[in-house]
Amino acid sequence: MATIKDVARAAGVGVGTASRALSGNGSVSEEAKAKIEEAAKELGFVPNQLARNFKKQSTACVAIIVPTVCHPFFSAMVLCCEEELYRRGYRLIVVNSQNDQTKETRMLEMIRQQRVDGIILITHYEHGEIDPALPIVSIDRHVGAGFPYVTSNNYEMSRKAVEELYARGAKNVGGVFGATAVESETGQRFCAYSEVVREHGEKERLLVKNFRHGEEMQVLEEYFARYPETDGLFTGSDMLASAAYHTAVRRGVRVPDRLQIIGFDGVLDAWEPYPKFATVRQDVPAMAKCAVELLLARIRREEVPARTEVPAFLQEGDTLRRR
Amino acid sequence: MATIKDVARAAGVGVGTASRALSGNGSVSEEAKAKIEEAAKELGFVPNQLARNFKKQSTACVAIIVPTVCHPFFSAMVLCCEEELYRRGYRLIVVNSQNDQTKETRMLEMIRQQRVDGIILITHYEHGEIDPALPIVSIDRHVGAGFPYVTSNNYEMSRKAVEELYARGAKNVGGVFGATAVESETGQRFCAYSEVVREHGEKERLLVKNFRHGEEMQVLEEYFARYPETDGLFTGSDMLASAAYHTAVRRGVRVPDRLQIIGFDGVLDAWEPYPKFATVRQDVPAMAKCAVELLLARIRREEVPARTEVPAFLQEGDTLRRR
DNA sequence: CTGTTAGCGCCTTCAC
DNA sequence: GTGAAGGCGCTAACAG
Repeated sequence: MATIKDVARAAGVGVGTASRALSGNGSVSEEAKAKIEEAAKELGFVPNQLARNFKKQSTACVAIIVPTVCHPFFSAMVLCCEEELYRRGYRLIVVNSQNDQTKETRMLEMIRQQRVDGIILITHYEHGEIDPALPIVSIDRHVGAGFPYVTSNNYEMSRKAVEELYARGAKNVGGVFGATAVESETGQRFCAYSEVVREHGEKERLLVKNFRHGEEMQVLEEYFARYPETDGLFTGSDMLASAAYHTAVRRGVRVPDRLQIIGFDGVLDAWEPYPKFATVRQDVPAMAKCAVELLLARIRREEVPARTEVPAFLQEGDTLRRR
Repeated sequence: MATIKDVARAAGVGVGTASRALSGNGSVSEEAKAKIEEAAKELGFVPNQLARNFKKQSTACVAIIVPTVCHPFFSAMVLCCEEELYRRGYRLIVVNSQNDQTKETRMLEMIRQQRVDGIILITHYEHGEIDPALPIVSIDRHVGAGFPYVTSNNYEMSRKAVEELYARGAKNVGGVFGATAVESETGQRFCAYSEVVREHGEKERLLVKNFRHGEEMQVLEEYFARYPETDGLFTGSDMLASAAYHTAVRRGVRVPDRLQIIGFDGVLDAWEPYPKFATVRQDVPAMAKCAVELLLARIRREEVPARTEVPAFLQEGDTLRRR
């Protein structure tokens, strides 16, 4: 494997000149540059990135920690983050933490070991004190004071979703949501639900449960066992909405005639969009872009806003009746 | 940031001893070891992984290239590969190639730049000559001579699936499959379909189409427009099976009464398993384990078998009639 | 078992 | 604009 020394020797110049020519830092005469590039091509020279990383003390790698990449929302986020990072010369390391809680903590070590330049964190777990100087941004979660995060206008859109159910004639409106151990903006979703129900003077039908991805059907069986009269349901995710739909079908409840559903996330389109779910659609590409930009700014040690809100919007679908 | 020199000085030993004690290579007296560990803790010493990578010329990172991580099969594969690699001290870099064909080629460069130690390739694209010495393994695809790959017993199980449809009373059996530009073991699926149909002396109803993930519904609309009489359908993926189910429902065709479906992959369980699809279930965790082991063996420059087959099995579900 | 030393490949001064 | 030299932090080879 040819090194820059070999190139320099072959081109009859010093290593410094070769380095400047090849990396583009500093100026080199056209003549020398041509000779060097010629020699480099000749020798099949490929700059050793490991040496560069070492020298620069940077890997141009960022890690994203998700509960599991096998999930519509998380996989969409991973896809978008990867594309945003790739565009900026960074690579993305994926870490699935759902099956191994110790992993998250061990991955935080990765920053200190310089194996990644920063971390995008989408976690369920509680962490002890994390050094707020570390380049970490999170999505929807409050990891701790000093860590910037990106989120949607959860509260506002959740209110709108519940109001929409009432406006379309639902009387017995319920809500099903996931709970997280860590303080999360997603909690706004059921807060908004409760408030709107109270404002309407109606009975609250609420299930907030800490479940693992994949257990959505059980959660909805539990919900419907408790509140079978539900004719309007707002769920904290599309997976829950889908589970609600299938549970309803199984129970012989017609959607949307006898049950209307609005989900959250709006990421199922890429999968099998049937039925087309009404949902609060988050702008995953925009959220990913924000998260990446914030993180790279943090890596450059710039100040960034603590909270960035990306607007979501209500997307109609076949699980709502005509107005 | 403390270096190993600082630790050595603080512990009153030489750097070599400190290095051996901290990395565990070579033997050190208990006494010295204790002092060194003490000093390291005291100084908050964290070994600089970048320096290690540089020295060892290895990153302990592997890349996986998939069309998109937003897909049940690929995300399952990414999850399993990540877990297998993590267990062995490796990290996984994810690259989505569907939206940028040049990416794959540029990622192959990553190996030469030493930014990753090896690559797991699940591609649709054709590549020129790739140096067969590079540590690359692929899944289902023939990247080129000399590259080992992992696959299921596609042919055998596809035959079984089609036979099953006939055995359960289907008369007009069709098949819908994705096509890839590159030679792929998945092609066995429709070869098997054709053969079994021919052996039964029946008419072939076959659609093999090169589509992007997300376009499954259109593909099935096209299929049913052409072969509306179908009462048994074997599809090359669960996404296609799901699209078939929904297309049938939309057309008022009852499943499984008037149409039976068997899919392929068996990865929807983690998503929303409704209806429970009959499918040829691939053993994704085992395939991932094989791929990782093969790749790490290649990285160690060991000889590995060119082809590794992991058995799949037929999983019954609600899209088949009782026997 | 231990301390010293010589690089790994690149970049960045620093004189020229 | 250029070449020589030093050093990033660590490991491995060597001599003690």
